[in-house]
Amino acid sequence: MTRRYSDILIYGASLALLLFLLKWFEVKFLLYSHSIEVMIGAVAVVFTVLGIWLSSKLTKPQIKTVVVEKEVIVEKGPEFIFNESAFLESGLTERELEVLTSMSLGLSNQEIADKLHLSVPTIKSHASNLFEKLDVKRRTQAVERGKYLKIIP
Amino acid sequence: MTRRYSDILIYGASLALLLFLLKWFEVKFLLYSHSIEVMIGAVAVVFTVLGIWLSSKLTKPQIKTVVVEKEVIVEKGPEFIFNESAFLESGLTERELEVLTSMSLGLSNQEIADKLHLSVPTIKSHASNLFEKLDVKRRTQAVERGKYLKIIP
DNA sequence: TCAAATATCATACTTAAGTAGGAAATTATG
DNA sequence: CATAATTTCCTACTTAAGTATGATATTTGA
Repeated sequence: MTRRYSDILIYGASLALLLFLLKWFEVKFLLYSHSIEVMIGAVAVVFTVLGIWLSSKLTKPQIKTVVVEKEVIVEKGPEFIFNESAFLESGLTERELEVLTSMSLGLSNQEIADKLHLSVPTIKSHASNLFEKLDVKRRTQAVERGKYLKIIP
Repeated sequence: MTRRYSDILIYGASLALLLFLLKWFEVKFLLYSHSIEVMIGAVAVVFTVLGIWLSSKLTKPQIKTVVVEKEVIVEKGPEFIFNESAFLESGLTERELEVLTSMSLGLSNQEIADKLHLSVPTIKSHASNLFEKLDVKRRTQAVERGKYLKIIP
């Protein structure tokens, strides 16, 4: 904004200077040759250029590209969504899933038995069955598989 | 682009017309008053306005506000970011972390030993040490702990 | 209702996991 | 360079995990 005012001042000063020069030319040169047309033509050209220059200076700040970058960050939380179809496909029973879930918590067979009010052999039985259904050999693998299938958190 | 050329043509025509008019004024009016300064001033003003008009016409297509709405959807997936400080705090060694990582894959001690080209007793030794450091009793618990601490994927 | 699936528990066994204690080699680190 | 930490491996042992087989009760679906 301040530049615009300064430009106008420069333009005004240039105009004044040019008028002064023209006055001098008028007396010293033009009067002898009487070529007023040439004089007027020169003035026209000079002031056209000046006008273009002023205009460009005044309008330049308007020639700007406004780039609005809207960044929307969608946070895909690691929330657990039970995969019903994977559970059905696995062929696991509800009890087996309970045992598997307890296994994923790091519980021992004894602790799982206590938790579910069952005996250790029962847990072992469920464990063996679910291992075969998940096609794994160890409980750690079963937990990995269960998490991969999204049937346990 | 075509508009610019037509504008220049209009400007040229206007310039010719004005010069013609000026010539007429020069003979009919100016010679009597002898006010060449006024004449030149008028020409200056007219051509300045013309210059500004031309410039504005030429630059108008550039006065365009381009609003680019960039919608960046950053999917914050469940990607694993190793927690350096948690690893340091745990006091685990590099080897122990390797063993823990292999455990999380569901590998047995024998398989880990084969993978790392070590003996089973060595793996057991590392296992016992890392269990104590992580304050757990079983490998399944260790894996849980490791994932919680974000030192394994 | 009756067979099939599920769930429970048991015994006996094998294998893997984990503990304890020690020893030797390697690698950092002051 | 010497000490501490790490890594490696061992033997011997205990405990937990997992397998196999079978029995009994319950539930479920045709």
